[in-house]
Amino acid sequence: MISNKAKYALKAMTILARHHSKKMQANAIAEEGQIPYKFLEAILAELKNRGLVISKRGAFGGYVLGEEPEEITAGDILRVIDGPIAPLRCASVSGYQPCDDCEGEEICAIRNVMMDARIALSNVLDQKTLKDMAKFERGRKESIFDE
Amino acid sequence: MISNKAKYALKAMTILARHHSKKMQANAIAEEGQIPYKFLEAILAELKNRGLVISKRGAFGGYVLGEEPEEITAGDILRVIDGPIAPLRCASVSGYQPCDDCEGEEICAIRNVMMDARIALSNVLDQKTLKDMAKFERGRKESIFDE
DNA sequence: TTTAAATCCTAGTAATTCAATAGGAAATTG
DNA sequence: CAATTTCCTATTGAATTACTAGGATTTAAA
Ligand code: FES
Ligand code: FES
Repeated sequence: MISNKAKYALKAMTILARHHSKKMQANAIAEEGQIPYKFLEAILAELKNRGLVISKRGAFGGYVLGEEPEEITAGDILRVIDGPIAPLRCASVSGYQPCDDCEGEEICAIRNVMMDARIALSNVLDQKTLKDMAKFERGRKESIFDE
Repeated sequence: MISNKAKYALKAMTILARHHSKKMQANAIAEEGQIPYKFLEAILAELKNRGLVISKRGAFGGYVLGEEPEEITAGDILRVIDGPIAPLRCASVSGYQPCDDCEGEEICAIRNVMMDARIALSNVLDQKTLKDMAKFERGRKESIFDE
């Protein structure tokens, strides 16, 4: 289970991807994504610190993607907000940490399963780019503005 | 990320699977798996309620697997302890719940990604049985008792 | 029939994480 | 300067996590 925060982050990023060229304000993102404004601000701050978005302050400021939509994956975003995607730290690449209750992790059956799980999971999450996700939701864009 | 509790549950179940025929006491499981005794008791209670283990009370009591090791999967155990394995409830089969902040989930890009993630994940977790896991750790059994 | 050894049951607790909110400082544009 | 918008600090309430305590209940052996 990912956190609400991570879900909002994914949502915000796909919204930014849909509005690709244009800079958007937190305000507008919050409304379009049904995300609590202040919470979104905190999320955008984290994404900014990791370079996934670029911000401009002051009047007529806003946010733009930090990289091309085809270069940012769901995995990138999830790792920034929720940390490692592996089900266990001992099976993680980005957040590896040994299990102190398992001696001999090379031979640990649980770790073995979780390594497979991590691989399967990251094969999906590191393949799906914002471009893919923005495309998926196209055709819905109108219905948002219709009502 | 799965909880420590879930990890302990997986550990306890693989230990039971290794000792297949024989009944084991919580005591012995706790020691072999380096699991806090009282915590393990609570875990075994949950597993028992779902039929994954069978218990016998009183002196010389203990626990046995509730089904054959090839019939119990890592996914079964994880669902009992940590709930649904899908990254989002809206992408879950066992624990489905709609997202109230996304209208039109058929067309939601985030849900789409998480459905793929859930499928990839459950393909691994629902395939790995306790038999597989016990086999993986065989050959290590001796080294535990050697030192 | 007592007693020792187990599981079972109810509760509680300390620490952490989650999901936000509040309030104002700093920057930018017109 | 004034309005707008991001940025920063900090706090809060609720939930979850990771356990622990203590005793009731059951069973089998002495
Ligand atoms: S080494 Fe991490 S679960 Fe065993
Ligand atoms: S429907 Fe669940 S994330 Fe959009």
